[in-house]
Amino acid sequence: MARGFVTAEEVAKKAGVSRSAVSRTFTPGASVSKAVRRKVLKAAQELGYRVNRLAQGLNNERSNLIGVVGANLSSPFIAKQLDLLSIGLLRRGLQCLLLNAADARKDIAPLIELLFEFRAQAIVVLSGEPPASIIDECIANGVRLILINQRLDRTDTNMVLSDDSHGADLAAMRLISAGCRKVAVVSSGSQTPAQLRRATAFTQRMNAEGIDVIAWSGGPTSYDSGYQAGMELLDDKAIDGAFCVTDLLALGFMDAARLGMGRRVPEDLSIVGFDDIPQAGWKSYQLTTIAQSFDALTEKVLTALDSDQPETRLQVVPVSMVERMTTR
Amino acid sequence: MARGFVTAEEVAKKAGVSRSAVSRTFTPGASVSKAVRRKVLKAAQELGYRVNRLAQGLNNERSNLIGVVGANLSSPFIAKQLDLLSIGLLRRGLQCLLLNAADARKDIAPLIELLFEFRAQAIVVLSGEPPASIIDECIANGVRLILINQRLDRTDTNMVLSDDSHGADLAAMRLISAGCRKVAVVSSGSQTPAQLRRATAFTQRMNAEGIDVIAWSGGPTSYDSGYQAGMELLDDKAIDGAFCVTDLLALGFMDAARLGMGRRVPEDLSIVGFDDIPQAGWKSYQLTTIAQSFDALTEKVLTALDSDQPETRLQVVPVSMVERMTTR
DNA sequence: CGGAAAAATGCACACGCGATCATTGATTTA
DNA sequence: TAAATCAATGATCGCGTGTGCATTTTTCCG
Repeated sequence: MARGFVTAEEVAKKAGVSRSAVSRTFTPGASVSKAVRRKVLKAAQELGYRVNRLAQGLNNERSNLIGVVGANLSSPFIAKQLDLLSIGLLRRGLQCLLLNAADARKDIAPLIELLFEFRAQAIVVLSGEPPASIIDECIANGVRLILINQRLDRTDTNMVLSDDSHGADLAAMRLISAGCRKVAVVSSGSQTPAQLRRATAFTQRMNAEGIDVIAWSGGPTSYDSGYQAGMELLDDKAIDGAFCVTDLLALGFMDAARLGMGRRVPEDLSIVGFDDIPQAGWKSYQLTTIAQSFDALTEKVLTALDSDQPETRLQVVPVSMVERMTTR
Repeated sequence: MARGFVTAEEVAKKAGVSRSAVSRTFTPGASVSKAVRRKVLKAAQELGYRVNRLAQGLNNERSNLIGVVGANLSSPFIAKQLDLLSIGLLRRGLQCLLLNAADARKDIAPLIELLFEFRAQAIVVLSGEPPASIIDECIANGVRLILINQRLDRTDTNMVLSDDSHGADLAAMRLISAGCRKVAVVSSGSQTPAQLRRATAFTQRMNAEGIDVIAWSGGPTSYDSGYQAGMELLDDKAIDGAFCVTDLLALGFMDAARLGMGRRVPEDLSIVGFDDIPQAGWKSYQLTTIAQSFDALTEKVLTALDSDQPETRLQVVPVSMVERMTTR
């Protein structure tokens, strides 16, 4: 048993045929006789032969590799997205090359360069905005680029995003119908475009209704940041409603309200989140929130990967309100 | 601007040198004059040249690809592991080929076959037990295999696992010191080896102390399963302590106890979990639990990848008790 | 049975790169 | 100055595979 992998050459020798026959045996639609095919398969089986997909992709110009770039992989929202995406890719016979952008929070350019070197067919960006130069390079090299929850002012990139402004609108309406008079909007310090859209849309709507909005932002997008926001906002100000642009923030905020500051939810304070992560439905929270459809998002991403000539560059996935127990 | 990627040949032509010079420019330690290097880099820059790492790995016999196989990627525990692992791999210049085993829950063999085809240097299995035949094939082909939280009776595989039995011991001791007389052990229906070890070690210890243990198991490893366990166990039986082999189960169980069945925690009922996922520390839960060190686990995995001749095949990472508010 | 069409098969090339080898030119040493 | 050492360079080969092309074998039909 030689070190390393078995090559088609060795299989051919063992089966007593040419190397071409081996190649054809493993190429669907190629012309091989039953007899040869059987011999080849037998030899391959015994030797433990496996096609080298690197060499295959070399002249195919199809690596079957899809680059996935994202940070915060352990946050429920991103994790769920990655979970669904990786399943979908596998089903389509595509491989998922995962790059964690944790180290390069703001500058994901070098990561995408790396994906170029691996000749990724397409690149999906879960978070972090790629510089314009990178986008240009993707187009020049024929690499499809798909951005999730990122709205750029370009027509040459695929973007799949939830309807943030409508979601924020729904949240605003709900807080108004709950009778809130003094509300806060909470976002993280890392102002991602999605968070910004939600916050501004919410504020605009509230202002249009003649209600002032106190904005708070700080820290990473985490439970702790939400908790901190709650402790600070509820300390002196008489807030009776809050829209947290992320469920993770909302849950922290809620705990600060109930356990830290002794407020009753929803009697004293109504809270609305965004995302509908699994934890939002847990019995201790029962958070009213704006649900993104993870399945729909993933579906759009996958179809954008599939279609050779995507008609629609910008795909907006509708959101819906999930009414639970944190709004009066 | 031609379709597809730029090759070293084109760069050489543009720079007016041989292709060898281009190759050498991008090969550390090769012998190139400053002048040529400058010319090549300039041409490469203008053309947007990038080394093709597929072709590179073809004669290198080093693909730099590490296969990662796992299911339940959106569960907090696995997600955290994947997060740390992908960061560590990237830092070492290794690529992470992610395969979601959700579809092939029990049979991950075809996934590993796929990784063979991509000539993965090593394979990390986050969950799911690979068949013995696959392990043999890994060894035959020189592919390192690393199993996390999986103890197999083989000396030719790398295994990194938390000290489950000691953790279960700690849990048992704590429940005893809390004065529990009638305890339950809760695990999921998908009896993973790690869960089994925890449950049996716990039961043994309790029995040794003369305390009976009611075992419950069912459903996937999720919050909902824990909730269901709580509702069923607390309905008629007078349980005053519970060890849930996973934090996710523990949190569901806790909500069932407090909100579903009106028990006070820890006054009426003490609960201990396992893993120390982020949610366990949230203010609404404050779960006492056995902490696995994610960092230590990942560190061991990465060193197992690095070392060319790993001395230790079986690495056990110590666990520790995190005392919060759910034990009297 | 004979000829034509179809299927099967082997050869050789291409994919993009690293590495080896021989050659050339520059630099140092005796 | 001549000889010797060394850095730099280009041509060539090999990595493992798919595929076009020419050739051989089989099948089909009259």
